[in-house]
Amino acid sequence: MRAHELPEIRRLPLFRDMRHASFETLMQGAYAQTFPAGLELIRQGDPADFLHIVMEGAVELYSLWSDRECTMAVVQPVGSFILAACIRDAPYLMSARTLERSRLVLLPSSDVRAVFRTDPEFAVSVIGELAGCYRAVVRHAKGLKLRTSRERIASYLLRQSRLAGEVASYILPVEKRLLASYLGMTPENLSRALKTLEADGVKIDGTRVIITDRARLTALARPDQLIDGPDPDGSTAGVSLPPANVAGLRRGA
Amino acid sequence: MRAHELPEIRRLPLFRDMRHASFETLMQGAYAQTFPAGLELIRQGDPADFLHIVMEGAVELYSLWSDRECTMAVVQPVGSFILAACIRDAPYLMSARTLERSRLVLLPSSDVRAVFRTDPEFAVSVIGELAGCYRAVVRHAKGLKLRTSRERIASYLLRQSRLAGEVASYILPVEKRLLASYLGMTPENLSRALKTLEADGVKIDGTRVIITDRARLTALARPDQLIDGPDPDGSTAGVSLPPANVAGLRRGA
DNA sequence: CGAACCCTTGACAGAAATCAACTAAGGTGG
DNA sequence: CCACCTTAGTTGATTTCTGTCAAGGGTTCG
Repeated sequence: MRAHELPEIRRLPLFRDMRHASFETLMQGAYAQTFPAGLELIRQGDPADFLHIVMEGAVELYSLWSDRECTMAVVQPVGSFILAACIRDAPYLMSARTLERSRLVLLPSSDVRAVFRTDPEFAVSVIGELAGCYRAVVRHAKGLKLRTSRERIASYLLRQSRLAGEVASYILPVEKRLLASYLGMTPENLSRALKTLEADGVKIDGTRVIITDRARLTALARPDQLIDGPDPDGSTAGVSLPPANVAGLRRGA
Repeated sequence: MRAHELPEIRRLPLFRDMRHASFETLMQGAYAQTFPAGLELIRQGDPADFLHIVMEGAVELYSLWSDRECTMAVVQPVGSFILAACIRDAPYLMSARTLERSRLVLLPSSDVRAVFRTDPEFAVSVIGELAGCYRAVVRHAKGLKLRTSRERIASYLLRQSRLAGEVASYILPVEKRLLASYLGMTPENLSRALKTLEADGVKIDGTRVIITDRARLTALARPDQLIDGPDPDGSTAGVSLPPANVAGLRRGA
């Protein structure tokens, strides 16, 4: 574990308010490691041995069923994931893999469970974090059930613009195939839909998004606080696609 | 509040382990009320003033967006709902309405928040409950993204059979239109799909489900612990479609 | 330089939403 | 008690959307 990492973890909403002694205890069992890109970190169905924290890089949470696969979320620094499985001491519902070279901190689940039983402040933080995760997945499910593909794409593109500060142009933070899977469609479908969206106020040039008519795009997407967020919480715990990413320049140019 | 209701609430996993004094405090601010069928209990977007507990009847959680609507879950006795919004003191992400005449207990959100800060045992229960809710929604989302309509229907029918004790025949616990919405399709689509499923080992006669070839139906549904549950938790907190329902005889005959 | 891999495009088949009409069952009010 | 009305459910015809299969261009990385 590196010197600067402990304070970073400590600043996470999940760990910010806990007692000093509890934090020490948790970190005693922690270990950090750097993984190459494309590595499977956890496999759905396995017992939840560790709470994972992404310090650098990016991790994809995805699910498998019967030779099909879909992306559920992308976790970026500094965020944790699979807290729920750790707490329930239950099998992971999702798999996780690194999207790029990534540095993770792993906390034994048993330590996490032990600590929130003795540190009420930590328990409260865990409650807040879980409630936030829950609400994020509910939003995702709402989007899937209430919106058409084009509407989901339009909403996503607008949300990314908002997260970058209402910019008119930005770089997609993830590969299109991953985005397609996250939005619940095939890459081919996304590709075609993006093309037809040029008539609705947004142009895509490679990985660059250019909003040409925000009003028109907004009319199509009809963004909704209760689907697109925010819950201006704090932590992002394996929840939605990329937060922050201020300049819109994480990948590509 | 009726005499027998307090012990029933106390038996819920969410309240089972808390201190006596805390329980008393919570129940002091509680009030119970019976509502007619079809009444809107809460509207998405409203501030989360109360934690709701279903004592009798059934409550549908649904979402609205842009003149579309979809069912997210059905809560049956004895279960709670919208815990997450209460805890975050955030707007409800879902609306709720009674499906039949229902008796509810309402706990002021502020009381809930206050109590879990002072009663570590209650905090731990809340953590468990939220983690369970989170996992349930993740399962639901996985089903929507990984399975086709027919597979979702087949899985649902099999799961209901399992919940009723591997029976070969049972009565659908909810209206078909609601089921269609829950499974992410139109009523027409469900109706047609059910017809074609007769070739795959299940026959529907009105509200009665008859599994004629379990092996065949199972081959189609490919049930998966990581989608269809269980998390043999305890509480069901507004999470999936009906639990229990032992004889499969809640509605109809 | 070659091998993957991502992305795109085209052609096609299958699935699902929509619109409309019709039936049946349940509840209401005369 | 019956006529009526409302609503769930079904079925059909049609259109739209989506997934699948296949091929080709471009890029990255070893």
